[in-house]
Amino acid sequence: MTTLDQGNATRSRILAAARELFAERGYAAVSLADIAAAVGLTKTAVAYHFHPKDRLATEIIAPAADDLLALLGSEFSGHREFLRSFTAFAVRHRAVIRLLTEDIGGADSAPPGSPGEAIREFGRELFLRLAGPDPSPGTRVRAWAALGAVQSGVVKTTDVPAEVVEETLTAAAVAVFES
Amino acid sequence: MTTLDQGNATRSRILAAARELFAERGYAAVSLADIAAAVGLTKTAVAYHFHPKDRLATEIIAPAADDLLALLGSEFSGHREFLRSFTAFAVRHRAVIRLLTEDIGGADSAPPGSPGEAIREFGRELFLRLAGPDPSPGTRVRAWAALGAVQSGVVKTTDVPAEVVEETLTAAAVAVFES
DNA sequence: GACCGTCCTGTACGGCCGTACAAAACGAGG
DNA sequence: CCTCGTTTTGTACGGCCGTACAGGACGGTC
Repeated sequence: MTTLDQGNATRSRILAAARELFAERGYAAVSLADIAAAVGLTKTAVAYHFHPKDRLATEIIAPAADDLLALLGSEFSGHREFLRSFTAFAVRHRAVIRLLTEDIGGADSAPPGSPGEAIREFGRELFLRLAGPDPSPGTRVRAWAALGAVQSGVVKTTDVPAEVVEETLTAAAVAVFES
Repeated sequence: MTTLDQGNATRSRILAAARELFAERGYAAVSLADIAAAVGLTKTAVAYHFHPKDRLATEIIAPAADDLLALLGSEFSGHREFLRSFTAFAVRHRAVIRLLTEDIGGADSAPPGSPGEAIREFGRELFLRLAGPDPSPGTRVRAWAALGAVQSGVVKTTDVPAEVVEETLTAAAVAVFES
């Protein structure tokens, strides 16, 4: 194993540990020292690989973010198809869905260029896509409820097989929005 | 206005500002200085009234927590009645529901005696109450989805009249759990 | 064996947090 | 008037955060 491979290996270990910790506690609640302790390094070593800390979130989120952008860029024949795709997306990236939907964008002021800046509006865009323009109050409530149902269902059941979660949540989300 | 009344008045103003800021950004993301700035005081003045910071969360949450404990202590003839009561509770306390359901209990380690310590298990207890003992994977997913739907629907629509939210979300939650 | 880039450590710094404490306003009551 | 408790301020401290920087260990290259 070359030194370069070793570097990539620890990089992966750090990413895996960070992904897990972020999913548990949220982005801001996890320090570099926490991640370092989880992989048996010092926080300086973690900072060496991911500098600044934002880079960790960026790399962890990147695949899911691309997927979400593709989702938002697609056309759907109706809310059922949209919810089906969104649920599939949420299940596919359930390890990081929490970061995408609230954690990072949660704070009020994210520095420009940070991942939070790009992510901030994801939830809002999903809502607009689902609720449509000028939604009625009832539709607004149902849209947020549907999105929340998927997110909560996905985050809290990481030990349930993905197919079960996806199928169940798709039905649930549709049921909410059509209730 | 006596000095004591004045003290209580500023106390209330601090509580109101804190409630608002916590609902927006979450508990950990709001500092005493933020709250102080919102009410035109220094952080030391805020600390004088609420010492330690936990006391702020405790006082803000207390009414909702009592209500929730009553809910958890009640008997219900079925999941519909339970969800109806839970939704009513969530709407009634929608200004602080975010703190109750995730924010404070979200971190992994809360010091013993802190509000987080008491609140930590609220979400889990609600889940157990809804899903029942030994739930199937599908029931687990649906239970979490229903709770998430109510929470999300309540938090994101604070400008919608409470009756509309309550009625809509009750139907939505039931639809999720029966989907 | 000398050189070099990669990987990691140790130390240190500035910033923000919650908190402690002394002192200054300030109105109330003797 | 003068004291007293309440409220607010100013200042300072320790702790944890992310970060910067210098140096050491290690393997690959010539």
